Amino acid sequence: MARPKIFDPDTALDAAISIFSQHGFEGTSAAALTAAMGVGRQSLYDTFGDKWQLYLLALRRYVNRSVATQILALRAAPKALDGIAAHFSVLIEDACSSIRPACLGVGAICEFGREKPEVTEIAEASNRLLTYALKERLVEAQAKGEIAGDIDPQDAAGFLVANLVAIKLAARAGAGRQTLQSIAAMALRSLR
Amino acid sequence: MARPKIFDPDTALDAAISIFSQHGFEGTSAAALTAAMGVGRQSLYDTFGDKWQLYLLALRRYVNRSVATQILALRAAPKALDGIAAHFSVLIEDACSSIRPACLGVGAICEFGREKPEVTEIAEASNRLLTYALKERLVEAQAKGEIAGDIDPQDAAGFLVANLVAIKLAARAGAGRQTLQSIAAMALRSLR
DNA sequence: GAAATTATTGAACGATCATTCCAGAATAGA
DNA sequence: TCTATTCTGGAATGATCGTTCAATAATTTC
Repeated sequence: MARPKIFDPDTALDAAISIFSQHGFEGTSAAALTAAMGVGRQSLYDTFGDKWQLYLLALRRYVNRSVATQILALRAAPKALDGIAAHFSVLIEDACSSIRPACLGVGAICEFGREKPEVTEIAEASNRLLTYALKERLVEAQAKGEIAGDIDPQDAAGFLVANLVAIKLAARAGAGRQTLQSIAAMALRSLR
Repeated sequence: MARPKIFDPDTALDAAISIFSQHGFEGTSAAALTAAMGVGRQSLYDTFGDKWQLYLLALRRYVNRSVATQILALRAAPKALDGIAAHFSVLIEDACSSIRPACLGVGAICEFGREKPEVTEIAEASNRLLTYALKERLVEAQAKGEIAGDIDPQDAAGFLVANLVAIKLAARAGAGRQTLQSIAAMALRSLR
């Protein structure tokens, strides 16, 4: 009946994620979006709504995928402590392999703080998921004596998430793989 | 001979620091600047040059003061480890006491990454200063047996700076004093 | 009071912003 | 071929952007 959509919305969204993380919401123009996404101006508005809706779509997609990848790595290893270490490794590898390492989640928090309810909600949801998954493995590790007994798993999980964010920001600032790895190593050290 | 300047450039700069940290460079309009700084449009341009120069001035001022305050706290305590702990306390207290906790330094890195040489330079200089000051006290602490002997002071200093940044970002995301303190406590724990 | 400097502000600049309207080209099923 | 849908891009929208010009008011020193 009709001409089918020619571009893949998911691929286009990935491109949107890329520019938004590099230049933020305010720093990304609609023209830059259409250019990077390879989508006509009108198609963009027809498909994704306005710029803010597109931003939220990109943010949700990025955060979901990011959290999913990290939780997968976290749960893959048989030993809990190995899973936590892998969690960091995946993150570091990702930050170093991509040309321009920038996290859209961190960028959103930095740019908007808590002024945009939608952003706050997305950030808190992913933070909750990640923290809980970490806590699970920390409890497990503690039960098996892999980490110190006087640690509060909840606190430790929050600490680890904070260090994940710190690593992302250090990468954005230009730190090399070695620096990032030493941060992760020190963070893990505090669990002993 | 002439009418003297009526507003204090430093006070005005502090106001600029406040809005720039809340909304970033791109998110802050010239109108918002004049309103918050209490300075006429033309006076602003006459005194500070254009928006970008004003941003750099604000960034330098913020970073210098911030680093100075923190190094002061770091060196005040007789015992090195206490100094490091105080370093974190000062930061946390500052982040919690201000209504809108936002760090212009972190914001600059988030917004621009390494695209703007001036920003990169400012960030790296302050990072160097802070890291070195921390390393000094870590070496001292190690010599006196306050921290573990198998720690590399350079790595540990980088780790601590990363956690300072992490705390600032957690505060921006809405974390309370207790959460921030537990992050700091865990970071210090890794030195044992 | 005169001269000099600064503050303030309205007006305007061209540029760019996000967004919409619209018309034509392309591509599918009927 | 006809029709329906989508893609594409030029044109235009009104708004806002950063910035400058220019004129007036204010305040100082001489």
